[in-house]
Amino acid sequence: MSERHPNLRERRRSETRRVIQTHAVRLFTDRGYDATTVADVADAAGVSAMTVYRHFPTKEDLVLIDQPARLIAERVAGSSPAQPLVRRIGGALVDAAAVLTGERDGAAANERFLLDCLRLMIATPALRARHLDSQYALQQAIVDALGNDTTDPDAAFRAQAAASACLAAMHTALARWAEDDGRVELPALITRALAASFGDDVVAIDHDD
Amino acid sequence: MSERHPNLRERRRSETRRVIQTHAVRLFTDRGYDATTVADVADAAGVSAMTVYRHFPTKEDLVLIDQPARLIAERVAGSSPAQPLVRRIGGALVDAAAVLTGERDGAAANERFLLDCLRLMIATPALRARHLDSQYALQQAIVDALGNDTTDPDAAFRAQAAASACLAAMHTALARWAEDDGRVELPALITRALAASFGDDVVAIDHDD
DNA sequence: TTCAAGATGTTAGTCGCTAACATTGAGGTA
DNA sequence: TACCTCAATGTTAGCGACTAACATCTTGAA
Repeated sequence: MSERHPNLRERRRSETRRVIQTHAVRLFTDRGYDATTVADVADAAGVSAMTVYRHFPTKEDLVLIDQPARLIAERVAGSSPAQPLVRRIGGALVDAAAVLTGERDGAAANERFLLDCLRLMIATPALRARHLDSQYALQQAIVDALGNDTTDPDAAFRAQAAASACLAAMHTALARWAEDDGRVELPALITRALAASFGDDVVAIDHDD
Repeated sequence: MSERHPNLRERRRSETRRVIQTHAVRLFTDRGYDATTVADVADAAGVSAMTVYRHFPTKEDLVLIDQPARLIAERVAGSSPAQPLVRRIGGALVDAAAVLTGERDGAAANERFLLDCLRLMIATPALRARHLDSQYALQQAIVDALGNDTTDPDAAFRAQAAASACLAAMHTALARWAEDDGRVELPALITRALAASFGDDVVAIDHDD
């Protein structure tokens, strides 16, 4: 009951959520993350501190962006098992980045906000740690999507190693993207990071799988 | 003044530190990290909570092990710049692991304690996040040790990407090592993780540089 | 109009962590 | 031996993140 109809009450809820998050990122950027209390954010957003926690489980979640795990996992699962692991995973990461930074509704404003969040995540130890751990969760999703023989522990180990290395390279690209203020195309940066780690041949362009 | 002479007063200090950490890891393992308060640890160690914080800046530091950054950085700096980046870094990681897990004073007991810490770090989100972030600091040390041309931003980017990917692979090896309770040699696991990520040829054995 | 449920506010409390001050005991010195 | 200094520890008070419980108000539907 009350599942469809994304209008009415739920619109307000997502609106207050957006307001809280916007004020939070602004305050964190201006005053610093640690120097800003959740009460400060709540005041700025015109709500109580409790409401902030009802929308975001922790202060860190005010900045962390949801990793598009499903988007990436689908592309990994759809890649040819004949290719090397890092190529399957790397290709999925590049494709997903292209989708996310490409056409969109409020593309420009959305990207600015995303860049602000990224900069905070990279500059603030607590946020950087949480972000790296969320990539760890994404790693599990990728390993599952590879669809390996579950009876072969060595294959699982190799999948974990390849996935973690690919995600680490992508994180380097994300950091560079934020540094450059989004001026360089994210998919190209990811491709370069993958090439620097795994060799140019692994990320050669072929879009027909 | 009072720098040499590692005896007397300083011996007690390092002893209480050891007692606190031992009880902490035991309690965390038995009851769970989140379910154990710092006051619990202090009581078990027979000290006040304040004393715990005087020896360990945060609750997380009771479990986190110091990354041997200098050991690794030295080996990276000493590697031949003619080799590929991942080979230089990967070799340093394998060598450092061999040194650390090899001969030692109280080798057996020390390794057991290290394995307990590793298991906690991998199973507990907060600790895992902090550990991943400390690897991020290690990454910077490795990039510096590579001694790149600082005027070439592209070389720096490639160094970051390669270092992060290598460390991610090593983390996979560490996780597996803890799972296997240290039964498999850590250097061999790291080598396998590197091979799975970067190809077998990159980690071929040649110990004379 | 009325009612059930969801969103918000309020209060009190736990826990990680810090600052300030008091106390103790070890180490060197007269 | 007596004394002095200072490091190590304990104590207290307090901040901020976060939770639980209860009260209130509004919304959406019958």
